[in-house]
Amino acid sequence: MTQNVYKQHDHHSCVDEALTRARRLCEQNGQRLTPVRQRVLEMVWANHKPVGAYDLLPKLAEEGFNSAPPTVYRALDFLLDLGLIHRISSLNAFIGCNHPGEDHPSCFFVCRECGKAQELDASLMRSLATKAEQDLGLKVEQQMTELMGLCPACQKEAS
Amino acid sequence: MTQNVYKQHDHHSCVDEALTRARRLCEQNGQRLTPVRQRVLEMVWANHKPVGAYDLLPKLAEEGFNSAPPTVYRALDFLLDLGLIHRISSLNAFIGCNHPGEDHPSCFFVCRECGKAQELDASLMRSLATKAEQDLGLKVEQQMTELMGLCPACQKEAS
DNA sequence: ACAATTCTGTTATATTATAACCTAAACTTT
DNA sequence: AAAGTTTAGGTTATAATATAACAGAATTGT
Ligand SMILES: [Zn+2]
Ligand SMILES: [Zn+2]
Ligand SMILES: [Zn+2]
Ligand SMILES: [Zn+2]
Repeated sequence: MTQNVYKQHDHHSCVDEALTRARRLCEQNGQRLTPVRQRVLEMVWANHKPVGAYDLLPKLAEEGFNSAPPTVYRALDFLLDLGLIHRISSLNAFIGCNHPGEDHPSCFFVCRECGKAQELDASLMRSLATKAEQDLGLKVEQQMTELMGLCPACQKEAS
Repeated sequence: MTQNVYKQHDHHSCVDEALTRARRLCEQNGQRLTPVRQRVLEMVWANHKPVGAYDLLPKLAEEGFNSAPPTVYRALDFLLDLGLIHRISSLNAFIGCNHPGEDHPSCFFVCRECGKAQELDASLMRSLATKAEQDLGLKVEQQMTELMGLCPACQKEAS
């Protein structure tokens, strides 16, 4: 389920499952997965690498969609609101969520060499938030964590 | 030492201590805390609110410094490299570090109402990194966490 | 069919960040 | 001190990311 993107895997089923979850989530929330939204989601899921908004524009253009920034930002905002994707702030980029529907912090490792991003278990993040709330009286509403470094394959290549 | 920015405190000494630490750190590293760098650091420390690069430009101009983006970005990059400030990616903004010199992840809570940011203890972040390294074979080189919500004072005002 | 809502098209612009090249200042070596 | 080397700052232009505003089309509910 929580798979390792740095290992070989049946990526076709990654995308399939992401789409299935997306359709279900839209249905549950009375939202519409319109063509441009679905296509953007598929593009985000292309290869486990966070993708920038402006990378998507020409791809959408190729397929005959309107190609102006608002189009892609609207689709991305829609997917973000529904929790289908996360935003990697340090890269100004977007990546598919592994378990949409379950409310959770954004928590990713990104390999600086190959660019692939792995969503991590967020339970320690929750502990951090709880601790901050208890120690300092804060009310935490959102949180995100981004780790950077080398994935196993890129460590080997570096040596 | 690790103080609470949401409580009343002698902020003048916050700034003083930040400058003292900065001078010492520069000395240790053979770097120069030039006028523009020092002034940018002071401005970042003005009020515990993350500040954008373009907020600094007019302030520098007022004081007769050159006022073009590269000037402020160079100063910010210098301060980042030396660990004197952190970058809050989700805000495209910069904030003073509470314990420069000690290598540590960037870990902040930001109040969405008053805008003040509190640096948090990063030990749980380190645990998260260690766990990712053990479980997935990753090599973590950098990490950052950003929490958003309401500080104690802004919670009261909301009710 | 009608009204209300949601989604998309389009143009323009705002915001954030960097490239490139040149000059000035500060340290190094002689 | 003079010359060479490195580091920092000035300047102009432009790249990259994101949003505002408004009009028109499609969808939904009645
Ligand atoms: Zn996959
Ligand atoms: Zn997720
Ligand atoms: Zn203070
Ligand atoms: Zn710090």
